[in-house]
Amino acid sequence: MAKELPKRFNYQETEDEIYKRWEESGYFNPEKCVEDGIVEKDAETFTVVLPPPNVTGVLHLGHAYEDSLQDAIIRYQRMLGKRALWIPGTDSAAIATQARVEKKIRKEEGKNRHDLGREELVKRVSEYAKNSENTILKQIRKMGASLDWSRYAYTLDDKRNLAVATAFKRMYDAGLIYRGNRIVNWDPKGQTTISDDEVVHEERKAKLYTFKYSKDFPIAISTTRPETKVGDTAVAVHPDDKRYKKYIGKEFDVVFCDVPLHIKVIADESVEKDFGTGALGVTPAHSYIDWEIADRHDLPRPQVINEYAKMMVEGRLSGKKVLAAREEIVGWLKEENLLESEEEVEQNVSTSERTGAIVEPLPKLQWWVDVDKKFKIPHSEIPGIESGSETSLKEIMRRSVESGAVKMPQERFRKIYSHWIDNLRDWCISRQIWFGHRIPIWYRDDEIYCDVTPPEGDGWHQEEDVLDTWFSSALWTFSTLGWPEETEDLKVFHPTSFMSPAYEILQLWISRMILMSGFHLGQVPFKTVMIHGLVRDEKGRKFSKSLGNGVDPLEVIEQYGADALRMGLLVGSNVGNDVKFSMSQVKGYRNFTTKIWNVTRFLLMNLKNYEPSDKPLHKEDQKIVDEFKNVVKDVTKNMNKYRISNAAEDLYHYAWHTFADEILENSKDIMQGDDKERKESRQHMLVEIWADTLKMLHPFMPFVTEELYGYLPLKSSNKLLMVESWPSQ
RNA sequence: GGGCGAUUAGCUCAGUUGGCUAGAGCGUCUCGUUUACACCGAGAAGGCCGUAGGUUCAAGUCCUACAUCGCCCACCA
Repeated sequence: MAKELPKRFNYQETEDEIYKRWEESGYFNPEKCVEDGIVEKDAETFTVVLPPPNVTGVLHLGHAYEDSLQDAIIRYQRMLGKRALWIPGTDSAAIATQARVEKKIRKEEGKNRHDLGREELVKRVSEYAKNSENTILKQIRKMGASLDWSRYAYTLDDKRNLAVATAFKRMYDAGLIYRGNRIVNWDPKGQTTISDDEVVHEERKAKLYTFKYSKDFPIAISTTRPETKVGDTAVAVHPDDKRYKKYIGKEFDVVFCDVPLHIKVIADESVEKDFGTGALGVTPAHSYIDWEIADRHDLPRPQVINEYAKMMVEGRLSGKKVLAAREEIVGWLKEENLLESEEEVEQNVSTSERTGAIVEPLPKLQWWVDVDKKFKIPHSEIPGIESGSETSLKEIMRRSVESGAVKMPQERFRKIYSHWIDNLRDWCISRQIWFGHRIPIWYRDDEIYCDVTPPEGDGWHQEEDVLDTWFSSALWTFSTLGWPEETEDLKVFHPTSFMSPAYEILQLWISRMILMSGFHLGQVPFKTVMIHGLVRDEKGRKFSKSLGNGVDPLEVIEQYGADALRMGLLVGSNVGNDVKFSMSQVKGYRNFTTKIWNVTRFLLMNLKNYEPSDKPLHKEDQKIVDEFKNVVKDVTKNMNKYRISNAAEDLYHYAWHTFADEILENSKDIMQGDDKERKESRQHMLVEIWADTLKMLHPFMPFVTEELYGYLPLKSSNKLLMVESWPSQ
């Protein structure tokens, strides 16, 4: 018996209530689905982990897009009858979160982190994180995301802490984590090391100065950073360079701007004869390349710039900031008549992604992950890497993708990935902040101890540094499933099925998940990676505060409903390309929401005396069903290939312009006619097709379809649409 | 410096292994208040598929150059 539908879908009032219904059903958890007989006990699994948003974050369109995309896929897979699991979680985002709280404390209390001390600061940051955690979680629910909240994980909760410490220890024991004094990217503003991937290059104009250290030094060198030259210990030339051959091996004592230097002339293949004077002043402590040259020639490596980007030398440069020192030196060079030329050049300056500060290369004692070191892998499911064979982390990263164990259907991202692997260097994992996973290393005199728990006995002190936030993120596919315990979840749901990150974090995150999963489990972390693009505004610009073009997804939901927002984000561009977001599109899909609402309303009005039956259809109706099966086929095919946009568009077109505009219109006569049998067949056909259409629309527009589905007079069940079966082809 | 992508209707984009008389949504225009829907319906206009070559029976689709825009990687000091 058909119920009367309200005139319009009131999404503001209904969406939250529908979400609650889903959540209370327990069907976001595949185990509950099995328990209730909705899914077979040994059905195939389909697992996705949510890229964890920062706890302190607020939902933005990027999240909204990611949530829509993954939810569409997970809902589809659930309807296919798989044990579909989507795991929610949040990330502590060490540097970002601490920086935010420090700023707040500075502003409100005028204190810095040292005034508070480690314990107090960590407490305050944790509290702050805890408070804002709920905001983002509520907002994710607003999108309709069908996440299994019973498995919620946070990078700093107990289980994840254990996972991180265990991962560190096992890699340390395997010799893949080491402590080493090397050049790092130092952020003088954030007072911490940052990884290569957190450095952004900015093109700026700079001056290239060419000069000699002193009057009696025979060779001129060029540099854009004269202030580092007080740290020079050598001048390198190409071994074949005729101009300088006679000086190779000679050593000179000079006084450069009050600083005595001992310079050795060396020959090194890495020097370009044609650049500048063909001679390179070697500053081992403040240049990555020079550090490597120093390795080859066993040069001393005096540090002349400190953590605050100030000079560490005596004399007129003493205590000066880098830029001031540069001016001072240039002035001195001019006075002494040593400056041969000054040239404007375009130069890439390394800056910190987080703080914007100019990165200072400094030698520091840091913790590293060795990506090249060979180790014996006890168990491996990665094609091309045998259990018990010798391999390296880099090899794991390469083989996982090249073998197709991790599928990256988008060729261009595969290229970017392998190119990146080729150039990969050791990964610096220590950070000089306080909020995060503290490195599980303890020191006592000359002893070093590594374990998940502190050592027995007195006199030990723990390493001060915390781990790069990506270290814990890299464990995410299996730490969320209970690793290092050998849980049932881990056996059943890992490797995960699908991951859809933004292309921005391909290197930062995807490759490192592959690394960690490969090392600790001998598995790939996921079987398919679909990289997605960025959400941009109508003009193709990034959303940013300074442009004032921000769009708050929650306001869009308030105005047009979550279903319309999801469609607006998913339709119109293929996964992998940037999404241009436009309100008029969202508005269009809100109209579509109303359309399918009214289609259902009209149907119900014409089903007054309808009873579901098994009678064969009139042949004209059967023909319409057959045509519909083609749509099912197309949509299913597109879904399977992750062509979400095409699938949604096909459905949009069918529902509106075929079903509503043609089929329904043409049914009016039959409905009002006297041929009872004809009418029954028509009603039957309409209900069946419309039910299936709602099913297929459900992954895209879960709220309105769920609501409408409950009104349809169907023969079989009245369970939630969310767990109905995908239409058969 | 190296690599990658984009370029199709006014706008945003589809076009899957070459078969296209090139599509959709939005926008525009004309007509229509038929009891599902004006958050609607019927219809229309609008494209040398960036440029130039090439391969092919056939090219928006493959190849080669070029142009414009965009992205990524890279410490030529």
